[in-house]
Amino acid sequence: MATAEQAKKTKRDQLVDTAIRLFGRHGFHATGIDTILKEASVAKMTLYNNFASKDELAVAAVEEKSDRFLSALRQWVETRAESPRGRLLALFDFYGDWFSAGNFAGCFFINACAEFADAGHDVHKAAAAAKQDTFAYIEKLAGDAGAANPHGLAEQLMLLLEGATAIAQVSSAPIAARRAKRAADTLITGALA
Amino acid sequence: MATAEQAKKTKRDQLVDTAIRLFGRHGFHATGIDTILKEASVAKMTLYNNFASKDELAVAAVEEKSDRFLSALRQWVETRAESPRGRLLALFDFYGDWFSAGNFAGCFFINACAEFADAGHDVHKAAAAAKQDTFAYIEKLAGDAGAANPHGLAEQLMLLLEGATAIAQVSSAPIAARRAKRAADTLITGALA
DNA sequence: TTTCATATAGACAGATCGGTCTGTATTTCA
DNA sequence: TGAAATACAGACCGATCTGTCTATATGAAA
Repeated sequence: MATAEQAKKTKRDQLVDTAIRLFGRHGFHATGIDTILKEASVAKMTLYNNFASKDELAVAAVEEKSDRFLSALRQWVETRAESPRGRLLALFDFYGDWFSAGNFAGCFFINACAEFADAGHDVHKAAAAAKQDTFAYIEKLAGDAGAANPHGLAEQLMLLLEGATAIAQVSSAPIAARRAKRAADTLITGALA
Repeated sequence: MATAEQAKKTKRDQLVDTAIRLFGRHGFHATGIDTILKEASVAKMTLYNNFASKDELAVAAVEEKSDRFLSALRQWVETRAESPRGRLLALFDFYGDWFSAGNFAGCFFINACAEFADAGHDVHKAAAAAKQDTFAYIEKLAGDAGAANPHGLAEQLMLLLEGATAIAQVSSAPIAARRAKRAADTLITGALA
């Protein structure tokens, strides 16, 4: 057991953990297999015993990241806000917190689709599925809040959240989350009227 | 002169044209120098006589793309709408048209920032400058429309435009532009009240 | 203790990368 | 026409890429 944080984790887990971190920080094509192996303290053959290729590791990283992101989002929202409307607004606080983290480098899933532009590529599809999961959660919150059209409200809030993420990434402006939250407040009011 | 479309274009222009196309479609790291040279019908030494490195070509591509994008956006908006409010809404039609083009692969500038995550990198900075130019134009339109706070309204509209771009890219959903336009209508009404 | 799956380090292959260099051909313009 | 700048094709360099292979070591279960 090399380090405490690797306790109880399989080699596969170590690879996916490291892949999420490095792919997220530097991109997919810019991150070589050897770098991942070194940082994960895993031998090359162990990687290829668990995954058929680098791309397959990338798919696993996207899927795992999706689970973690949604899980963190739910936990944040459901522990910080009680009212349905408050929970919709809490989404934006979660994003603001994320943007302000030192290692923020844009949305993992958007970036994945940028590097794997072909919509038929497995990585792209996994990223699209991740977005769909987030959308479904927001739609549920919108329904809880009593929106006449939960789907439509969720779409509008997604637009703001995605836009804030892009602006925060390009312009190093975490404040985008607050601006989005204000716009969301207006839209939510309209949708619940 | 090899082809008609290359008429009057310098070798440098041909390189930048091709770089915009290939970087935009496949990404920066996934596009090799040799591919660009082949498609541009330019020799390797000619590239390195015009640019110090591949990164410098990428910067030039981002800058040129920025000029073209903003120019196309202005032309669209100013020929399709007369009223200031109509022009703000026409922004979303331009984006919708762009999303529906066969070669849409997300925002060139967002993608550039994804691959060059370091905010201090020249490519990242050029992409951020491009976004700033677009923002300034929207802010001007917002002012023309009589918004009490043109900066604030422009920020809200940018959030929607960026969000629509991200959603269109990930989910292959050009319809996102229409959803964004509806949300924009609500926000514009609020901002002009 | 023997066995068997798993993990190790690292050499290796074949391809591709960005970038340099040479020598020749073409274009431009005085 | 002649000189200077520009562009050419493509060999070449060292580095890096993904992926394969070998041979050894470890650890758990029988």
